[in-house]
Parts: sequence; C-alpha cells; structure tokens
Amino acid sequence: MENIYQKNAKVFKALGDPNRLMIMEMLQSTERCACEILEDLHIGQSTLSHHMKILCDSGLVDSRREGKWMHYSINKEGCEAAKKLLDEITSQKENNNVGGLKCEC
Amino acid sequence: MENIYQKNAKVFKALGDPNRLMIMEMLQSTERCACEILEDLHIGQSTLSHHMKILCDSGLVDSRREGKWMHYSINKEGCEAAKKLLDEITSQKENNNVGGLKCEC
DNA sequence: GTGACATATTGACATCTTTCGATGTGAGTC
DNA sequence: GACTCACATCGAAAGATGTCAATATGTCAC
Repeated sequence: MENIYQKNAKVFKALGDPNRLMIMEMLQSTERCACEILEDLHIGQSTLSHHMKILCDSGLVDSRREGKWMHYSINKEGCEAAKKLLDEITSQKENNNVGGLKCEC
Repeated sequence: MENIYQKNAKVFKALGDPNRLMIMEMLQSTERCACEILEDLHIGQSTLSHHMKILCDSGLVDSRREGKWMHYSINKEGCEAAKKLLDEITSQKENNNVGGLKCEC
C-alpha cells in the first residue's frame, strides 16, 4: 500500500531525470511516436521504453497505439494535477500560530 | 559541468522523496528548527541532515543558523522558479507544424 | 578550556535507478 | 504460416540514493 506522500513523490520522481525532461519538452509541440523520440535522444530503445513507462505511470504522459507504433503525448489533466500539487506543497500557509507556539529550542 | 536538464531535474528530484515532501509541508506554516522536524519524522538525525541539504541545494528551502540551532524555511524565489519550470515543461506549445511534418513512421 | 548540546559529515550497507543487450510480443506484410 | 518491424520485458551491471551508527564540527554555558 502506497501512502499519499509516496504517490505524490512519484510524479516528481518522474520529472527528476534529464532524459525524461527532454522527452517532456519534445512532446510540448505535438504528439510523437517512440521512434522519433529515440532518434533525438542518445539512448537505447529499451531504455526509452523504460522512461516512457515511468512517464505514463506518473500520469504526465498518455500513450496511444496505432498499428505497430506507439504515440506519446502530454496528458493535460496529469500535468494540471502536478502543478496543483506543487502549488500546494510550496504555498506558504497563513501562520495562524496555533497555540502560539514557536520553536522553543 | 552540468547541463540545463540536469539542473532542472535536480529540483524535481529534491521533491521526489516522501520524507522531503513531508518536510516541505511542515515548513508551509512557519519556519522550523531541525529538532522539531526530527521529532515528527521517523528518521535518524543524520538522515534528516542529509535531506535538508538536498532541499537547500535545490533552492527550495532556506537555512538560517541561530546559535546551535538551524532554522529552515521555504525559499519563495526557489519555489516560484520550480513552478515556472513545471509550467514551461508541461505547457502545450502551439503546434505551428514547422515544415508540415507529422510523424511519418 | 571543558562539557554538553545541535547539527554536519563520514563510512558502510541495502535498495532503487539507469542503462544495455538479448529476448519476447503484437501488428502488419508477403 | 513465415518474416519483418516497433516496441516491451527480462536479466545483469554500474551507479545513485536513503538509511543508520559513529564521529566530527560548531556553539553556548560554565
């Protein structure tokens, strides 16, 4: 069983690799098939497949099969969720000073 | 030498760990000292120190020494930069169809 | 300076990740 | 069916990461 922090960490982990960031960038302008991505990245075919799996699992990328080819594209909802998550994590909540405690170290 | 993708991946990598997400959450409402964070997380002291270093290095968190104590807080600029980065990475760019090429697989 | 305390660094270890080459699978073609 | 092509999965190797216990460092109080 996966807790909420592990689940959220997974999304950021997916973005925490240079190759995957490059892939995301390539998908910005249009859907692309695996072979196209493979041409631009200097990695092996099985390595690409592995990265695409991680991106798809994280919900950031969608895949679509068309005959022999796999087409990958940005998953809008997944990306919105990631942005919302980052917003929540980095937002400074109003310090309502519950109980008036400051660090009393 | 670090390229831009490695540099960007570093920020997301920092967020790609459940413990570090919890730490970020704890810092939302107020600055906290290490001993406070340590109390809430079930990890050793050296492990916390390691995580704090990663968060500070990524630019998401600031540290401030006060006597014996270290106080950690959200770095607003760093977080804004991270949000902007995620925005850029996940935005769908207008497909102006340069050269009219679609995947010709 | 000595001792106590908070935090950082080191070294060791287990686990996870990235990567590759080899092999498997599913789809189209003959 | 047999073959080819695109992609997925497997198994292994190398490297990165998370964790702890032990030790080092820096700061304060005496």
